Amino acid sequence: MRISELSRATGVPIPTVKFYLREGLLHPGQRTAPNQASYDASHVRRLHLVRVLVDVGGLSVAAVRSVLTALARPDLPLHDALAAAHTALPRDVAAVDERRAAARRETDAWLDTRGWRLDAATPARDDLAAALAALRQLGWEVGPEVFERYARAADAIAAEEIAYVAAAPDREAAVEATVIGTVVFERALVALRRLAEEHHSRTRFTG
Amino acid sequence: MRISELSRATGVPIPTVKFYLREGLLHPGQRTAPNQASYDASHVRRLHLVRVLVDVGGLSVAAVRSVLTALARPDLPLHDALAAAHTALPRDVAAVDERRAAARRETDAWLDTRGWRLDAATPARDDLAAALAALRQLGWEVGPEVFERYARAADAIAAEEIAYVAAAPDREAAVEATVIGTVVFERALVALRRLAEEHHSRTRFTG
DNA sequence: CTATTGCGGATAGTGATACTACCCATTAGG
DNA sequence: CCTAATGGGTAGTATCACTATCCGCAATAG
Repeated sequence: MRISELSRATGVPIPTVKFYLREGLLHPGQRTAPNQASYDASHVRRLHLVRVLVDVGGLSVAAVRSVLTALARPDLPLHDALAAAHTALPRDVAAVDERRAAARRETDAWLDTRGWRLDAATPARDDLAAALAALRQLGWEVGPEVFERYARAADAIAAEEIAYVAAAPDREAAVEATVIGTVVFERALVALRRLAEEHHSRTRFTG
Repeated sequence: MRISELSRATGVPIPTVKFYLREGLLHPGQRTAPNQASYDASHVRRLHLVRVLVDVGGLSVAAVRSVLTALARPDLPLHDALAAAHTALPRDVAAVDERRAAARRETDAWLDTRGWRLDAATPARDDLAAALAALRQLGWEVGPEVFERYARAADAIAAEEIAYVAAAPDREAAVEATVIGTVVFERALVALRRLAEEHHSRTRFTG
């Protein structure tokens, strides 16, 4: 398969395929001559994965590279592969000021009470603290307990997700399911929450 | 309050405040002279809101403007204000191809069976269809039912959110709670899901 | 065998976005 | 009065994800 066929098979323009090759998001093809190479199904699959991460997950090229790097380490235990995928995902966290630091201490303490076994440096902790700090900035005098309902829902979802991953036929499938699950189902969850909000809003506020 | 005080009170640099004024994200101050204006608490609050939407919610300046425009319509019924806020939120949906159109038909049909009362044109429908299309692109031969668990969690969360909004003291507080809730709690929910995944992953996969 | 098309590799350019810098005449404050 | 700050405008910057162009060579159609 030459580059034009790869492009046609995936819908990705040739210049973009070249760009991904340069950026290391796509492994080089099998060289057949100094200026010829042939691509196969693995390249098609990889391109699809890259586009899903970029288009659906909203990941930057750098973030995609990090995720792919994590995927490519067959030595990594499953749990660490998931952690690597999470760390590679974007988390545009602003500077840590006093307000944010206080929020972080409180959310950490609250997370402890929930009984979750978490790494002390997990990036999602910052995101949660940022959410609390934002609420306070806007005048909501709340504590981390406002997240209780969300935490219970997240716990139920995550339990099933991990059970699903654990049932994967092999390690590679499990790791890939982890990455795809994190990115794609996150998007789906967000969409479903908005749809559910619309439903309840209509039910409650309209005649 | 002059611009330098406004800047100090919010942590937003003066050039950025000027930029937001130009872009219409911040209403002009009370003019006291041809080249002087005074700002008040409403400007502080608005700046905080803009920064939260941008930093925590990841909204573009254009999206923030849309949201603020929706907020500024006191005539709008509560339900429509929520719809306006949802519509204003970003939803980088790629081009609709045949695969995506099929996914959209299936997710729509599935949503019907759930009993949710939804507008036919709600943008979140596209996001959900995009998630399903992405899964299929990656070889997951699944239907919309994979989202069932997420839909139940979303439904429970949304029911409480709408109840909370309905308890707001006045309409303006309700609309603002809607926007903040959608943006900030979405972020929190995503963070909590990742934390819960980490917990269950550690519990299941490590010694 | 030759002409056209396609290839890979490299360099440079594009368009969108979100600021950031500078300049100016004017005004506030000590 | 003099210095610093102000509002307003124009222009510049940094980043990002491509996209365009060029080159010499390879493949292939006639």
